Amino acid sequence: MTKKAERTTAYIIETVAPIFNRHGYIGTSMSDLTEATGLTKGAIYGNFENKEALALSAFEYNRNVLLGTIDEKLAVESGALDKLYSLIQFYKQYDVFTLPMGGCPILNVGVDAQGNNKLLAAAVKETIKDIEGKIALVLENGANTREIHLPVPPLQFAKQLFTMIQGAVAMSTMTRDRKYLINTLTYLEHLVRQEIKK
Amino acid sequence: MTKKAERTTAYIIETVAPIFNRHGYIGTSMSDLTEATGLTKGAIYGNFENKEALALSAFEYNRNVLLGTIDEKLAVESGALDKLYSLIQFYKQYDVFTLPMGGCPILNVGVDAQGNNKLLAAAVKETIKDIEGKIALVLENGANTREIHLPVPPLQFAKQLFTMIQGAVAMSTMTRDRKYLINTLTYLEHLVRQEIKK
DNA sequence: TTTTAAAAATACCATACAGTATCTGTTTTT
DNA sequence: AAAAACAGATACTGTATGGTATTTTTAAAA
Repeated sequence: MTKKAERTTAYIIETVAPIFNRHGYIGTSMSDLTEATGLTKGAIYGNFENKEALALSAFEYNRNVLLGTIDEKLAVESGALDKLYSLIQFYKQYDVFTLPMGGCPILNVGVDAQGNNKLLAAAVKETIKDIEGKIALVLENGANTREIHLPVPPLQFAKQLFTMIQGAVAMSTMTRDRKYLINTLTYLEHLVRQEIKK
Repeated sequence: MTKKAERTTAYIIETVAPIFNRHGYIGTSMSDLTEATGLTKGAIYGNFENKEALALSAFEYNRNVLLGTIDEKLAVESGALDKLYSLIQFYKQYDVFTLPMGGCPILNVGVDAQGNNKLLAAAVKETIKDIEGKIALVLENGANTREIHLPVPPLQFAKQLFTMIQGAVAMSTMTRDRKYLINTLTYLEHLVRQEIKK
């Protein structure tokens, strides 16, 4: 059985992650966290060095959930095009996916941390690179097997695609209107088909 | 000549706007503002009811600068296509345009306020509607004069376009890499030409 | 079951926070 | 130039902040 402290650490991270994601680093107070966890500051500070370390762990937790799911979507059998469609399909419902984590961790932390926390900002930057890399890999494999044809290098295409996806995420977040997700990703479906097909 | 108080009010807003935009509503403290303005709290609270009212005025100031510039770009002579190109050209340099105001006010305030301030969040939502409306109007006029041909209703096309633009803004903000702006808007240029041309 | 080690609660620290009542200095108006 | 009105500075309020030293409780090892 796992040690008590390990379970507490995990419990704190899981409980705290959506709060940090919703209200930002400065917008989240330690008393918000003691209230949500039912633990005292002593318990939290026994498991994390300080607020910043906790916020970083919280972001990493959300990021891992996201990256894991993206891996899943890109791991579907069959070719590169189907993998992309699978990803696009996932992002059409991205709002319901991110609801329990308090919104898109990339957008929320990426924008919030920009002006307030270098560490978190760097972690987001890294995560973006990761996702772009995952998409680029699919594209590269598809190009190598001659399944698809790319008008630009794989990484550049991946960046363009992810930029548009993230635009839909941003707009639907700010307006609280999921139509931005649905319309944009439906359009991306047809765009990908058109741009990429041999 | 304008009254002293009016000039002070304007001075406070101008000075404070980029700070709120950079650090967010909660991330900005009143002492940040007294320090930046060289004024005391007495002076600031004499001109604004409270922190929230000041933050709202600050956002409205940035928003007006942005909307004014967009109007300018869309007011160029000649047809709808040229107006769109003018707007796209503007967004290619959006990072230097927004530098003095501390980043994109729509993205920054839109994301920050989502979890922290209903008033600001609503103001951003309204601003997005405004911009989409301005773009849609250009498209509609271009369609009426048969200069361009739209595959979808004007407002929908405007929303799609602005979503992609805002995606580039978000990505370049989070990664601090202006290539996202340049590449995406260059791509949008060719996309608009292709999708819209008769 | 007792001992020991670790986890969590308590009570506290100094500082920073938004906001305000009051006083002083400066503009306007007469 | 004097009076009235107003803008701004000062000094303060109570509360909330992140963080910590110490005690109490709980879980693991003997």
